[in-house]
Amino acid sequence: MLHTDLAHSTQDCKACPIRHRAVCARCDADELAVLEEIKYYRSFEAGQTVVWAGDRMEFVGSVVSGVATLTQAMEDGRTQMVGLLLPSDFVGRPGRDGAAYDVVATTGLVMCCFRKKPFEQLMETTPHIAQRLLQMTLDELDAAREWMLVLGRKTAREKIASLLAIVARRDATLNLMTPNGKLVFDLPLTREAMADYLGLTLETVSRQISALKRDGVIVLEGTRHVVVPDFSRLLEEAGDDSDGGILS
Amino acid sequence: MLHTDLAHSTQDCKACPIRHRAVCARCDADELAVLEEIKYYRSFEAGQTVVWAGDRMEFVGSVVSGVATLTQAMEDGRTQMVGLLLPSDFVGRPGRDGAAYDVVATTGLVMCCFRKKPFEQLMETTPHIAQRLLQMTLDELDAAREWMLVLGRKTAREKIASLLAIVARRDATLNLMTPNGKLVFDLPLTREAMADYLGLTLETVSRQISALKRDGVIVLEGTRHVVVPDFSRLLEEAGDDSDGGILS
DNA sequence: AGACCTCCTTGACCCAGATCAATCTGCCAC
DNA sequence: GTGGCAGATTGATCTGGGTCAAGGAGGTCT
Repeated sequence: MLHTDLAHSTQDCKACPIRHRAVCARCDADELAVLEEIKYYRSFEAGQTVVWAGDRMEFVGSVVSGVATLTQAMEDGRTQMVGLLLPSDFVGRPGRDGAAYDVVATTGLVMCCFRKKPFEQLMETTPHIAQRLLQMTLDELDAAREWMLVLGRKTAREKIASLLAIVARRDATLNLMTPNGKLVFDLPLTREAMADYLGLTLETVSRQISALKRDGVIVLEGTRHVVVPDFSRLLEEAGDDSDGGILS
Repeated sequence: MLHTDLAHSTQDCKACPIRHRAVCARCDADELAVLEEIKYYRSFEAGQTVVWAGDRMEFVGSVVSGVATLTQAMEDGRTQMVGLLLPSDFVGRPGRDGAAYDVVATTGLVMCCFRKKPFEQLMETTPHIAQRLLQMTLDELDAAREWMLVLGRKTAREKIASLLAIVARRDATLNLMTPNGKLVFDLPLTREAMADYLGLTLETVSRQISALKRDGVIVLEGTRHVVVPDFSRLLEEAGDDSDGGILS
């Protein structure tokens, strides 16, 4: 349910070194040539803002490596993260001019971008691209709604476990492992960023991580490196009834 | 930002009596003929379930009148509403087999449906339909993310005001009024349903509504009929920095 | 080395909203 | 009428997570 599995496909994409088939799995040679022509890469440092909410966005694209966040803020400073962009995730709003939310790199970040205008033209003449984008957007919508349950109804401990489970699963998928048994990964977010994602304060995040550590659900090395000895235990802690279709 | 304004267009749609142009504003005569052929109506009573999460969904369509909700539940009973479907809102996941969430009518409900298979076929041969659906899905995604801020960061009072503002605005738009100054509408949800939408308990909902009434933000007649003497005041209470592009 | 960051942890206390419980208000059926 | 019931309100109390505050751990400067 969470995130698009298709987008994590290991199938190589000729128009883009990132191993996903978000755009071009069904493209013919001509279409690929266009994509290749309008493609470019951008790198960002940790903390750098990719685009500000409301700014004109000149591209659509995917995360090749690193992590970015989608964030919105109230004018009194309260902040809510509304999306977490991991490698292979798509960024952009075909047919829309402005960015809806701030996009910020939380680690070093490389993006594979397509210039927006010609991409949209390609989309208009290439039905399967619009269809693929629709599927991807439906996946994002599912993820957003899944997260609404986390925000609205889960306890702090369950929220933390849910976030860890998402990152762990995505990380495992990226490295072509099935996420059962032991998992090891690095948290790409500060405690404060996690708090903004989960609708908590950073102190509560810290306390609940300590609690999960104390209870043996996770092992921490340093502050970011996480070992999950038993993934299904983590899912239980997250209150997930489903396994997201990965375990079974 | 919230909800698709295009979908509330007053332009009549020949394939469907509901005044939206979700599907067919750019359709030619042949396409309209197909749509007309695969179209049918369904009515539901308050409380009736339209589809269960996971069930095969045989149609896509729009709400003609009445209100429905999208709901997901944890197995311990905690429930989160992830979408509120008002007249002209679109339901369905083109290209997906199952429903992702329970769809429940909270009032009497009439839906305009298109049989899913032929609709998808039409979509595959008609680029502008896929593009239109993409735009609608992007709107839903924006609404979901907006709601994440409500769930994650707003106080109970702000949450209630946010919900009232959404319903008031949609209701006004439906009746072709601009939502400034005085607004009158009926709440289509029980206190419990509101609580499930807002991540609160029904008692808190009731208390906060009483508080907004006491403070003159709203006037209640009975338990469902709401008068908003000053819409901008309501938006302030909701903590909205923006007016959703409606006031200005 | 020390000074100075940013990020994280932990403790003490507090409060918004949950929980538990009683009552009220229609409204329908008989 | 009266009983029953679903929805709503209101009160009393409790508690999970927020707030405020004090260090700690690591890093990068000079």
